[in-house]
Amino acid sequence: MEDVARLAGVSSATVSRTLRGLPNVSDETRDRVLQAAASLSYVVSPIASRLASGRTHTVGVIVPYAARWFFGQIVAGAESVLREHGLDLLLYNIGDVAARQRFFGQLPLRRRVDAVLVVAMQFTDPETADLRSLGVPIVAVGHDVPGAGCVRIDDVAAATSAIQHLLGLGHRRIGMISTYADQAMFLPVAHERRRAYLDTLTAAGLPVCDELVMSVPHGLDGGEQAMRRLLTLPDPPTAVFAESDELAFGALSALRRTGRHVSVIGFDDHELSALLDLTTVRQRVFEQGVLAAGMLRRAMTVSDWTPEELLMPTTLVLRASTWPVAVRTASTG
Amino acid sequence: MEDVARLAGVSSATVSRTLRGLPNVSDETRDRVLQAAASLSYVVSPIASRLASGRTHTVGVIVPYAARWFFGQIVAGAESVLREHGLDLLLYNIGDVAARQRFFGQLPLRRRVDAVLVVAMQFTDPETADLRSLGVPIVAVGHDVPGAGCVRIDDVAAATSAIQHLLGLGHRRIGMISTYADQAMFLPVAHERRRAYLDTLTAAGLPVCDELVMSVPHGLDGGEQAMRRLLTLPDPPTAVFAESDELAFGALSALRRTGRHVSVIGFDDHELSALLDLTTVRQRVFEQGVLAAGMLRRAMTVSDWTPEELLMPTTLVLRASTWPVAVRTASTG
DNA sequence: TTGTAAGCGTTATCAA
DNA sequence: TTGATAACGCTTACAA
Repeated sequence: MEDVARLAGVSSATVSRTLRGLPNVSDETRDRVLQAAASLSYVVSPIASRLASGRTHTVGVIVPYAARWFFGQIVAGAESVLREHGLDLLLYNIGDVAARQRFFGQLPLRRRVDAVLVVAMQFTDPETADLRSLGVPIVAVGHDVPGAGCVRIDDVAAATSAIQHLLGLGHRRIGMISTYADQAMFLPVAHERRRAYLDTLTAAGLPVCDELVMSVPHGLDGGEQAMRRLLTLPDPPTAVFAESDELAFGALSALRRTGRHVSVIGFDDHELSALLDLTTVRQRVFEQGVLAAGMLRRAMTVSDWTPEELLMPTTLVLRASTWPVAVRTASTG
Repeated sequence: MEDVARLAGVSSATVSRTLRGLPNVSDETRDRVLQAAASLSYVVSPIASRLASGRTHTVGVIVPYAARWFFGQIVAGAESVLREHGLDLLLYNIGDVAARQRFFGQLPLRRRVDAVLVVAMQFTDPETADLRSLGVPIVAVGHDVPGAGCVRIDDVAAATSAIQHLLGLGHRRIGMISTYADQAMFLPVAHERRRAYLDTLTAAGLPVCDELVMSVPHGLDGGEQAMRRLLTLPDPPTAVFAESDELAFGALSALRRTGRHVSVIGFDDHELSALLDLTTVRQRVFEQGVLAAGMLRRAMTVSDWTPEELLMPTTLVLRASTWPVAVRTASTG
């Protein structure tokens, strides 16, 4: 920067002002500086600039399972807008217990980010306090975090619509495939969707049968396992609600391999759901990442930002994996 | 840091030495410092430390399509090992032309990373020169970049084995679904696999028919489109090799919806391929991310590092989407 | 083993 | 509009 200043015949302060586009620089000086910088192919050191200004221009993004479709979409969506505004995105993948403990043990985000994005994770009170102690705005995707902004869908309403779809088709014995609620890594979304399942059945005057609710690890294998177990029941369900499309895929797989027929509805509208003809509840995931990043930007620039709440719509997408209860019952019974 | 030094009754230099685990600190002093730091819940400012030391402790990762399964796996794999060693990962998603131009126009990586990871992208000579000008080690995943380290599979051999599998089943009219070779964003992998397809057919004494090679955008829709077009040919193929499993999924979808029967083999062994019974060539993607990150670490620590080359094995995974040519020909013809 | 002090490359305050 | 100059919070010779 000294060199540029010398070449342009100004002080380094003026170079700094010019390069940051501050208003109080004369046009003539500006040109000279820009030319000098270009001819030396000079770029400011982001690190020095961060140290001096105290702003990191970085957002920390915390996800439980970076390799899963849902989180990939969120991160890609957020990255696109952050990058556009010259902000860095620092990814923390803390799904397994060890990583999570390390994360909260040393809190590597300290003095390192201007804002935090939390994706579909529920924290204990001490963990939340740790996060708060960073002193930067927080935005959550997929669920509420006290004191944080939030971009999400109405999980209860969405899951309810799924169950009501099944009820509308005449199903009375409805199972659910849910993820295992490891207490150290409790995904809030799982809780909400299961609650909607239970409440909606109860509201419809149906009994809640514990044996119809499967708790399995997330993913295809989990879904397959769950459906296989459901099929061994003396009185198996005629329809099943899966917490996510990936679980539903596994369920479909089990059905195909056993030749049985059970209606299945998923949740997300994964890119492969159309291919598998899976009825599901669609949410726009990439877009939630985009919106969350926008909110973060506001939080970082507006001085008196207060947490915003954005509710995204969901849609029931009807495909061939669900049908009226009578149909298959008649043909297979 | 001053505060910690005062509290521990030492100089800030000693605090620095202690906190970085340098050897030349007496045990007693070390304890005092650590205790002081803990009681003040002090952590070093990574930014200041980077400025002073000149090392960024950051790796830039450049991918074309962050939201795709393959790249998600690579990034997750790399993240896991980088994080473990306290290195930051800065993601650059430059798949669309605008993002790519912006990236090479301003080269935001300058003065910002200690190493670069490039995933399955081919660059023009000027672009390669830009990357080199960063003056940091480069590692590529999925293909060679001159002067860079490399973790990849043997695409030609793997694709050849796929074609040979089809030939072994008696297929003589074999199509290929390949991605559109946009010259601004040429994926090297596409080229290699197409070449293997052509060479293997030729070596088997078969004619190469241009109408059997489809170039489509990547993804389900592309695959579906391609297969539909192949099916409209006067003499359609009896088997098809898809450049990736996602393209193959689309092809399977087209077949299912049209009720036609064509053997399909994919490439990658995507997590959903088993579900769809897709015969494919398996490669371990997450692991390649892990290995590449390890190579990067070596490149950053060893002073006289020279580019390494790691070749990962692939496996032909036989499932139900491919069958001897006679079977369906007889039943449908 | 420990302390002193000079950087690292910016930004920001204050005068001019 | 511009220029000195003091932070920013560390690391690292060099000296002790």
